[in-house]
Amino acid sequence: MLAVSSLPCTTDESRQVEAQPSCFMDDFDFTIDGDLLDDIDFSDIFQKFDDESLPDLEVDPADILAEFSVDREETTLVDCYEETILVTNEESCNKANENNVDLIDIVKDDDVACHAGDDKSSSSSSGEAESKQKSGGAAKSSQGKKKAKVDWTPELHRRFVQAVEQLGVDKAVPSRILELMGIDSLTRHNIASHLQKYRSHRKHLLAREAEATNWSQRRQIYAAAGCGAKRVINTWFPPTVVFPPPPMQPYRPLHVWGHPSVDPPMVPMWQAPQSPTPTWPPHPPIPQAANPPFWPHYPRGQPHAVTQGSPCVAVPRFHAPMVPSVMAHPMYRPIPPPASASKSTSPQVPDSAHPSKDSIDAVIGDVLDKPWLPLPLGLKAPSTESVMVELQRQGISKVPPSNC
DNA sequence: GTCAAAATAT
DNA sequence: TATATTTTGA
Repeated sequence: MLAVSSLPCTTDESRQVEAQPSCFMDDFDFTIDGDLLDDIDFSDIFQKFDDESLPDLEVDPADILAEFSVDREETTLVDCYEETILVTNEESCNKANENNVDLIDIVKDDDVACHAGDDKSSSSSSGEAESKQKSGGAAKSSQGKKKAKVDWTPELHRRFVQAVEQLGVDKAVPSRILELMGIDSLTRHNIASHLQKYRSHRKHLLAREAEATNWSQRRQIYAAAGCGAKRVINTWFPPTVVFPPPPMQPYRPLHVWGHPSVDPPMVPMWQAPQSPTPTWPPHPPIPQAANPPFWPHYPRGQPHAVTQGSPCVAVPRFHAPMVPSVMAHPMYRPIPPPASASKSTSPQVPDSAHPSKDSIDAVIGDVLDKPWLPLPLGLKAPSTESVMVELQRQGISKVPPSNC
């Protein structure tokens, strides 16, 4: 059962129409049993942004390169530590440099970093790493320590993606990727591992894209239905019958493998993503907004108008399963017989009482105005045509309520 | 080559 | 402690 908060009943005439429908809460049955709750597609809750606000999901190599082009030419062995090279010993450091791999971070357990000129030495070079592994030492060094960990820097990952794309995602195999990347210090296992993760993320991403596309299509259906509608903003009060909002968590743009730049600050989901597109890897801890707004239409820090105490209660949104209830609502009255048929006996009903396309569009327009609400129910909204047909079939007219 | 558990890092 | 990333071994 969903909680329903009360709604202030304004006396402002200009808002009377807005508030009136909300005074008929009792006419609606909001009982929601477990089954219905089970039907709720909560994933929709997190897709309350439209496609315009979705981040660009494509990897743009130019962006990636731009991000790492700065000062790269100036990078030398000497400053390899400060830039991206963190190797376990001088030899590795040199090896990396020979391979033009000022991209790879190889960090040993003890986090001993290589500085050019350091006297630190080690028993193995990164180039020998793989052969050592094959020779039974497996992942461990002669001292029994684990193999140096490869830190997949953005540039390294860029090369990886480049190789994968060159081969084709489906045909890319570790050995071939390794060849194309041309980085001796990486092992086939390193590549395989990264490839595994890459594919996993990619799969996840594609699934989310599909969801986003699905949502976008549903929005378009809405838009098509409400096309040409004369928008009557706030014809109805925003509902207070809402699902518990997700944790106050700002929208985090999709993490997309292949994007090297850092994560942008958290942005509210109704804002366009910042440029450049959010990316991976690597990503620093995500700063949590102190008190990010969730409902865009209600300014943060101010009481949510529709949740304040009042004798009136809010009406839910107008969506498909609501149609029967809406039809039963007293605000709808049967359309009287045509004047020609009942001219002499029936009381005249003003034309405005008849269902007009505008009135119905206004309802749908309202849906469009607050797209984040109806779909979490996992319900489908009626098309303008279907509403029209249904209203006309039932001979129902929309009439403003008489009181509040 | 792929997958999943383990180990490790954040 | 939880989650993400990487290593490891089947």
